[in-house]
Formats: sequence, C-alpha cells, structure tokens
Amino acid sequence: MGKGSAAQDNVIDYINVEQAVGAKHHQLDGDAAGEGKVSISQVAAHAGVSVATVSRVLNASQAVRESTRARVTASIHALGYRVNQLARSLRTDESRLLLVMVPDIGNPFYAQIVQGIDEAVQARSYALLLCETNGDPFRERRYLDLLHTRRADGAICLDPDTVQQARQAEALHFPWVACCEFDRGAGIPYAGIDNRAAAREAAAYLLDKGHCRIAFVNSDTRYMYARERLQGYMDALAAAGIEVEDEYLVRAEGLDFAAGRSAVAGLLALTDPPTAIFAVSDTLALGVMRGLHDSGLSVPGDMAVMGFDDIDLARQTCPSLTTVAQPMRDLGRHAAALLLRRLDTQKSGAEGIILPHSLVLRESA
Amino acid sequence: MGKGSAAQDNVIDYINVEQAVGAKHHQLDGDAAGEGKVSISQVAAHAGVSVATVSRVLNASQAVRESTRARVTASIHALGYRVNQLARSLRTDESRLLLVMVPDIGNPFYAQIVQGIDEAVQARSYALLLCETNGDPFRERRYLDLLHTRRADGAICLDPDTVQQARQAEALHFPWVACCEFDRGAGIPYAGIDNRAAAREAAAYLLDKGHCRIAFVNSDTRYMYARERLQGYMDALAAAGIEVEDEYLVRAEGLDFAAGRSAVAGLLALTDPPTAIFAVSDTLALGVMRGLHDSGLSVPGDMAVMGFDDIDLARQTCPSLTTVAQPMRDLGRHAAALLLRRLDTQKSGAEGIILPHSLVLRESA
DNA sequence: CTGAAAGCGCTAACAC
DNA sequence: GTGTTAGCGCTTTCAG
Repeated sequence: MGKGSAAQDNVIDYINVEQAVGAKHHQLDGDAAGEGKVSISQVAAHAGVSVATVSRVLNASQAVRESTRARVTASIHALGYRVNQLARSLRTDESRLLLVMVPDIGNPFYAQIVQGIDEAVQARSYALLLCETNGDPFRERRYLDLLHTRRADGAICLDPDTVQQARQAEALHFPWVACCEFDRGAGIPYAGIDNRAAAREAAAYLLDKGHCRIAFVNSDTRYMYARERLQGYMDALAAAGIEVEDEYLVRAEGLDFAAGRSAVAGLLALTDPPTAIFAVSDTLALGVMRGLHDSGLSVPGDMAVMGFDDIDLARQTCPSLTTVAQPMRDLGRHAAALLLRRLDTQKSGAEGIILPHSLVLRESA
Repeated sequence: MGKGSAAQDNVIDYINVEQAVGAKHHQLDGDAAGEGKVSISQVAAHAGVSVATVSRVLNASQAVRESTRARVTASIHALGYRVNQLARSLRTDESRLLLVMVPDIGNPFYAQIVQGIDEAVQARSYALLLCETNGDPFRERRYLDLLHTRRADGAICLDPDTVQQARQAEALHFPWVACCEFDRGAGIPYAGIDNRAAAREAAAYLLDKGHCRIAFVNSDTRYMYARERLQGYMDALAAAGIEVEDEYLVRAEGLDFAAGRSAVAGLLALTDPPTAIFAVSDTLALGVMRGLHDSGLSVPGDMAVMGFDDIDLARQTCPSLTTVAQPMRDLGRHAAALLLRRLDTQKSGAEGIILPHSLVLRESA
C-alpha cells in the first residue's frame, strides 16, 4: 500500500520541526504576531527568491538549483515557517482528512478497527475525523456533511447498513467505503467478513459437540451482520436436520453486556431450555455468561456459550470465551487502503474485500 | 456552556441539507462537474445579487432585506450549494477542528472521555481530530503539528504529563488543555480529579476493613496519576501508622489486563503476602483478579482487590470490582468547555478544574 | 532553473 | 441594504 504515494506527500511538513521551533529564539525580524504567523512570502523575501520557488522546495517538485534550495530551507528554519494547510487545501482542493463514522467508540470492537484505519493512514499523513453516530441517521447525515463542505476527502463508515442505505445516492458520488457492514450490491467498496459462513461454522461446532438445542441471541437487525449471522445459524441447523425453534431466537435490546445478561432469563424459563447459547457478539456473550452465573449455572458445564468478534475481553473472562475471531485491525487497514486507492485513482473500483475469520476454541464451549 | 455562542456558528451549514441534496434532480443549469462544485459566486449570479450578499445570508450577519434573503436562499437550494469550509477557514483563520490526543483509544477509560468531549463540542459544530499517541512523544509532536499547520484550532491532551512537559513552551502559546493528566503549575488549563486524595480514601477504606498488608500495583510513573496515587496510598498508610513495605509496591509493565495478571505471582510468593491489593486502574485490577483466580485464591475471601476508574467492566466482572469512580464523561466535557472558552475569549485563563471522585463499594473489597 | 501573476472560495472593510 | 474590492496563503501555468 502506498509505495509510489510518497510523492504526493509533503516533504517539509514533518521534518525538522525541532529546528523550526527552536528557531523562534533567534527570530529577529519580529512581525507583529511573531507566533506561527510566518507566510510563504516572508520566507521568499528572507531567502531572496519568489514565492513560487519556495513552494517548489516545499513540495519537492520540479527542479530547483541546490544552492537555492539550501537558501530557502535555511530561511524556512530561521523563520520557523510552517505551511498553512488551510491555504494549501483550498488551492489543491483536498483536506487530507478522512471521516470515520462509528456507531460507538466505547465499544472495543470498533475501537480496534479505528486503530487499524489509523495505522494504514499514518504513512500517508492523512488524519482522522472521528464521528460517533450511535447508528443515528441524522447524526450520520450531519457528519457526512463534512464531506460536502470539503472538510474531509473521504469517509469510512461502520454504521448499520440501513443507515448506509439512506445515503446510497450520495455514496455513489463520494469517496466512501464501508467496513464490517456492507451491501455487496450497493456498488460501494467494502471490507468485511463472511458473516453467514462464520456463524454457520460456529453453530456447526456447537452441533458437533452434541448440542441440539442451541439458542441464538441476536442484536439489532438493522445491522446486516445480525441478519447474516442468523442465516448462518439457520443454515447449520438445517444442515443437521434440526428444526429452528422460535423460542430459541432471542433478540436482545442493544448489543452490550446488560442486554446479554437480561436475555438469559427468558431462555432459562423455557420448558425445554437450550444447552448452548450462541450470541452474535462477545459483549453480548459476556452478558449471557453473567446472566447464567446469576442463575447459578456453570459454563460450559450446564450451558455452553459461544460469542462473536474475539475482542480482548474474550480471552480474559473466566471461563474464557469460545468465539469467532474477526480480524479487526486488518478490517480497518483494508478499508482505509480501499479508500486511499479510490482517492488516488479517482475511479471507484467498487469491489469489496472479504477477510478470513476463524473459530477460537476456549473454555466456554 | 456556549449559550451566546450560537452566533458564531454557521446558519446554513446544517439546515435544509435535505432540500439541498434533493435539489440535484432538477439541476438544470448543469455546470461541468455538477457535483458539489457550486461556489458562492454562482449562487450570487443565480440570485442576481453580489457575493457579499450571499455571504451575508450565509452568516446571518448584518441586515439583508427579507425578499433578498429569500431569493438567495432559494438559489442556494436550487443549486445545491454547500459552503466550502476550506475557503472559509482560510479567510477566518479557524478550522473548527479540535485535536484530541489520547494514548490508546482501545482503552475504555479514554474512550469515554472522548465521548464526553464529543458531546460538549457537538453543539458548537466543532469536529474532532482523533490522534492516538501511545504516549509516544514523537507521535504527539507530529500530531501537534496539525495545530501549527492550522488544521486544528486547539487541542485536548490526555497524554502522560512527561510528554506534555516536553511541549510546555508551545503549550503556553497554543490553545491547549490537559485532561486527567495535568500539572497544576504548568499554567495550562486542565480538567482532572484529585488523584492523591482519591487514592488515600481508597487505601483508608481498605485499612478500615482491617487490612494492614496492602499491596499497591502501579503502572508507568510517567503518568502523573500513577505518582499521585502512590502518594495517596502512602498518606493513608502513614496516617494509620503503618510502614510502607517496598515488597508491596509493584510496578506493572503497562496498565492492561495482562500486566495486572502477571503482577500477582510476585506478591503471592512473598513470605508475608498482602491481604489486599490496590491497583491504580480497573484494567490492572481485573488482571489482578484473574491472576488471583489462576492461583486458586478467592476474592474477596482470600484477598481483597480495589481498582480505580470505574469503567463499565468493573460492574460486570464476577466478583464485581470495588473501585474509585472518575467522572469520565464530565472530565471530557469540562476539558472541552475550557478549550472552547479559551478559543472564544483568546485569554488563557489558565485555571484548572478538579472534579469529584467517589468510592464505589462492590464485591471485591 | 526562476519569477510574475492568476486564482481557489470566501469574508470584511469600505463605498454608495 | 447592497455592491466592489482586497486579500487569506498557497499552487501552478506560462514566460523568460
């Protein structure tokens, strides 16, 4: 990613900041402000060249005689000049900022994806505009407006696909990629996993272990992943010739710990309770485990529990959680790479990428 | 916060986006691009007024005859005009972007603070530039550069104060506030809690419960909070007339679960092991609990455990964690308010604000 | 290799 | 009330 891209990046931006700042001390030609108010024309004057030339050395573009370059560089340091990105952006019409729309930054799953994005974007010196949407279409629209108003060059969206759907029309015209939540047919690039297959494998594993009464704790079906994973669960049951019991399908309100915890009671009250519970997310599964514990049941002795995501916590609980691992960081990295590529080439190349998942067997199932 | 500030905000920016976008359909006067390429002068032409007038209605400034305003507004919608923030920023010299420098966004403690900041900043239509530093001075400097290059109007820093110290000189001149980590004497505004008092109270509670051999699991002392909390711990012991045992002072590598977990072994190997463990963060405490569990010890039966922060997880573990609660969201909100105020008034008013903490008694101690 | 000059889209005096 | 105009600081032809 981004081998040939260095050329696009600015050369002076981040080098020699040390000197630039230190130079303030011997800043003799005191302009009114004296603080970071140095413009390119002052550098030009100081170096005895034109602004065009300063711009050239700034951008390492075209040929500049070595001696001239040295003189300009010296002036830049002497004056403590810092490029004004606002002006540059206006001129070049690119902000080098990327929008990241995430439902909830407090959710470690999303946090890790953001870290992946950040990682991929660092080298290209893009910065991230963090937008927490809570899956709210209104807030998303509002944020997306940052794109319209030229404050960001592109966006990565982790929001539910129902929300994304609403933005369809715009999505086609704007540099926008989806991450985790996506619609293959929507014509916008995405990075995600095969949720259906992953859920199928997880359920199959439970089936293999001899469980035939498996409950499925789902979350908000506005999320594509929730629907797909349900499908996978049903696929597995069907393949095993087992009827899907409506009673075993519970839809938690939310996808956090509390939701999982309170989902347990109903399942336990059934005349024919399940022997295993498959939750669509680790946070949910953790809540389920707690709910089980509250009821005096042991995991996996009395009830097997399977999660989804493999957040750090899954390894830390007691018993540790058997779950489906998603490559969060990679998901973020790939989404970012797709966006960057689109930004570079202008052409949308609307393919998506499906990353591998894996079953992580631990203690809970 | 920000009652009278609405005037500063842009009026057209976020209203009627609906119509603006919908208007694309009947966009007859097709300019080459046709997409978001409408400038203020085109609106002016379409409405038969000057750009100054358009600018006036855009900014709700000065008086504009009602009929004119209506005509301009109509043209804005008809053309699907969106203000170019880049241009506006260059002109007004404010980006309406704020830097948030956080050591680790994957840490739920920081994530919640960021949410608080976001909340406070929304109403003023500032957006957040997320900068994950890992407490690395180099990365921080690099990010801080966004400030120098005019991409952000101010910064909120959650980094260790040793890192902040290095930026001292610049901090005085730039709109910058500290959150959680701060130095009272540094002359930069901050939002935080009284770590020393909080730790003292926590240790005192343990003492009250009859523990006199209390271990203290600390993290990186580059963090002010780590040093302050150690002080508080020592204060409490001193007040109780108990000698501080060096053996009981363990410094974990890092402040995550793994660090806490591995810190336990040494404590248990002591000839005279402690009866209680006080960790400087919940994540650490959770790891400690796990380490204890690994060794077959029960909490609080065999060993009491006390944490710090009160992240969501503290309520969710089993046994639940007794800890010192920090008002994360409020911390973020106040830090943001301080920054915004500084941005509004220009004057630094370098006071800080100390928010209340509280002891949350649960099962682990 | 270097300079002059034309804007990017917007705001803010300053006129009328 | 409204229009004219001068830039904000930068990049980028186009000449030389």
